[in-house]
Amino acid sequence: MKTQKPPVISVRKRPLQARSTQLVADILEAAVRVLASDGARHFTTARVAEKAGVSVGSLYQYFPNKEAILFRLQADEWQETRELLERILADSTRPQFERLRGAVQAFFLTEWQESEFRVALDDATPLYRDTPEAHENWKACTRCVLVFMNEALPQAPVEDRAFAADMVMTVMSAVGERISEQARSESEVKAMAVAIGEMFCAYLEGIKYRR
Amino acid sequence: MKTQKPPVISVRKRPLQARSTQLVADILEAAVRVLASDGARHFTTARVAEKAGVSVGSLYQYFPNKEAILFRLQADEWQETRELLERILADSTRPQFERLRGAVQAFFLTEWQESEFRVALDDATPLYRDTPEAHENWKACTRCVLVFMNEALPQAPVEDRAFAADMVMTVMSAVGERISEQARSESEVKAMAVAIGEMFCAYLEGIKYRR
Amino acid sequence: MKTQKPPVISVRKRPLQARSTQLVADILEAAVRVLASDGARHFTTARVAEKAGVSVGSLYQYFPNKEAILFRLQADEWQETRELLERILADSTRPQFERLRGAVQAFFLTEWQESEFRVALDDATPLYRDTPEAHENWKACTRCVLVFMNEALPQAPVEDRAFAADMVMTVMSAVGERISEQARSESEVKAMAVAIGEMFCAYLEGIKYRR
Amino acid sequence: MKTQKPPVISVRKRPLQARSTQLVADILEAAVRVLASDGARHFTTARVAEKAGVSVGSLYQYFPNKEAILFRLQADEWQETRELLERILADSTRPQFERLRGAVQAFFLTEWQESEFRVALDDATPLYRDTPEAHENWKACTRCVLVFMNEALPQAPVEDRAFAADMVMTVMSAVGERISEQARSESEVKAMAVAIGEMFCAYLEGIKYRR
DNA sequence: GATGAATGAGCATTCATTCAT
DNA sequence: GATGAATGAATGCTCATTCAT
Repeated sequence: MKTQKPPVISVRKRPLQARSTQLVADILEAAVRVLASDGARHFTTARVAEKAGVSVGSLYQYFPNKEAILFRLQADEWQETRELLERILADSTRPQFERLRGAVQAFFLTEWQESEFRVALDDATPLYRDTPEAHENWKACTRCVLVFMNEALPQAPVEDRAFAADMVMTVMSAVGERISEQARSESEVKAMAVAIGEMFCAYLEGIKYRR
Repeated sequence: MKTQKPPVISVRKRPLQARSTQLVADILEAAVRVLASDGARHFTTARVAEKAGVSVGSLYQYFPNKEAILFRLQADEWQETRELLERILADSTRPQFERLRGAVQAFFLTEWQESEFRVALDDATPLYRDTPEAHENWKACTRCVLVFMNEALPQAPVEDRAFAADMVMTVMSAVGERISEQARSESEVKAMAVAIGEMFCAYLEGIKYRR
Repeated sequence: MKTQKPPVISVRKRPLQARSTQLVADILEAAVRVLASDGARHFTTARVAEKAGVSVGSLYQYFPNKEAILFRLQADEWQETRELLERILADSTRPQFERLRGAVQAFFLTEWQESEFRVALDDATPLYRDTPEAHENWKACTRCVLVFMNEALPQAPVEDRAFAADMVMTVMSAVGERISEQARSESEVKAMAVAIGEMFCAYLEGIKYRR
Repeated sequence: MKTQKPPVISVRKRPLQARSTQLVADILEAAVRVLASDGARHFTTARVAEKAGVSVGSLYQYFPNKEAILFRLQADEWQETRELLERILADSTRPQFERLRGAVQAFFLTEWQESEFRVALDDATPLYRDTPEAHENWKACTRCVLVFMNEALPQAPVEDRAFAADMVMTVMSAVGERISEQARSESEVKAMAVAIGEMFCAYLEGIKYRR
């Protein structure tokens, strides 16, 4: 909202793929901009509509309420996160643990790049927390990690793998969020990613042969 | 993402040490109650004043604005966290790594016990983030951990120790926050604490003799 | 003030006589349903159009504005009331006063049966009151009653007959409306009808031979 | 709202007796004016506040919501009606039936005098209908009439007296409301009152000795 | 110092109506 | 003719903060 460091973010070019209408795309785009520039506190439907060059009425034609916009934004984030995790964790051309380290790195980096927006979105969490869809999104990501665990720790008990997936997701997303809140330098973020990647690997190594 | 709810937040008996006046103490006490029971969204000066048995006017005599109350609450939390870390990490009667594991456990447990209040306080973050005092508090905690690192990793390069302290604080507080948001069961929280404690130790072991 | 609720409003099968187009009929039908189920407050052109399976645009092709729909509904009510009164009051096979009593009974009963819809329509009165057509409809009903008075009180002064007709219509419709608002039981409504019928007859008896 | 005839009403000097604060009085006063001049449709808290020379905030300090203002106005009306009925119906210096006739006359007259305001208030009924207090008010008035019935029809069965009281109140208030809706002349209103008074008396005469 | 009444900008949401396609 | 997307004024209500008493 103030201070905070803002390196890459800009207009968040995010694909906005085949959105049914340009209007929805415009609204989401505007929402991102409002969030990043005005902060969660001043994220109002009026501002979004105005920045989108749309009337409030139109906005409400596509989103049942303010929260829905935020949730959609968040859902898109999770979607991207899931894709990122999938892409990296399932890449069988790389050694398993390297993939995990890479995933953490990549995740932290995107968090850091979009920090302004991410922070604002996190600030808005109270507005959409605990929706069933939110749980779904979280679980989808966790499932991704679980698939990786199944491959990486084939001999570990199934509960251990589930726990590891949950723990990795929790730590990664919590720290990622924290990192976008603090105005850190890129190298700091990288170092943090490396450290956390190492910790994950050490942890997995430890349970690899547990039974 | 969720499992159970912690047992009630018990009005947070916190000592409220030698506050300059009883009035301030009452206000903070009331603020905690309002936050825990009504949530960040309904945290209004009027409610706090009423619950404290004070007039709004008086409230504004001691706090320049609403944010100030929240910040003070947050500062108290950091203060307690610092004390907790100090108490545990400096306890020379226990092996070093066990202390670290214990600190994580203890920290997560208090987060979990007070989750209602902590979540609400976190939700209010946008209202007081980035004050210089907040930075101060964070640094004080980190210093604590750094003292521990100096003792535990006497041979490691000074930057490694600093980084380790920062990383531990970041991960611990970020995950602690996340845990209170997710309404997990006590045993889940414990398991998470154990895992993270182990990861920290593994990490420190890894840099212990680095030069 | 209340007792029971009438049994459901049965979608008001009303003939919808030779309406110029089926479309208008559909709209009115839908309007009745919306009014009965959603109440005057939620009676919106959008809902009516949707329930009618028509676009808003089409709706506006046939009705200049929302009030027009309501007025048309109201006009239909008056039309039915007029028919009912005519049918009963002009039925020369029954004794005159019995006809009057019967008319009150029948009128109250239909009010009561359709109370959900009638109440909503009354609630919407502010939206269409005082149109000249409304006056016309009222007068048509009163004329009906006047015809009856002319037959029943042939010797009474013409002004007395006019006044009696006006009074009977006023009391009957006012009390009928009130009854549908109060959600009374069928037997209460019947008793009220009997009493009011008796009062009318007593009154007419009193002016029968006045000059 | 438009048309309608506006004879006496004006600013409704209504006592506004020992209202705890002038502010509440001002708001109610303004509410009456807004209602009479703008109609129920345009009765908004903003307008009332403005006309009262008060901020919306203050208005909401004294009334929890818009409906509460209307309800208060209505309650005052009922209160006055009750007083009027009590005053007249319990006046043992006059013959019983004359009292009843007088009550109807007086009631209709006040309705007629305040018709602009009464109509608007009735239009607002949907906003406060069916509150328990509203029932209370109705019952208080009915009790008044019942007391009269007990005195006037000591030999009639108790249920007959109860029914008579209910019927009289229903008819009187329903017709009174209708009368204020229609823009009638004073003499018409008077004639209507006379006729209805006569009908009531005839009815009571009829059940006086029933058993 | 203490009080709490007063302020009024700010916000989410609805809905009658229009008009380009 | 039919459609339904777009409009934007209007509304009820909240709440941080001030200031006269």
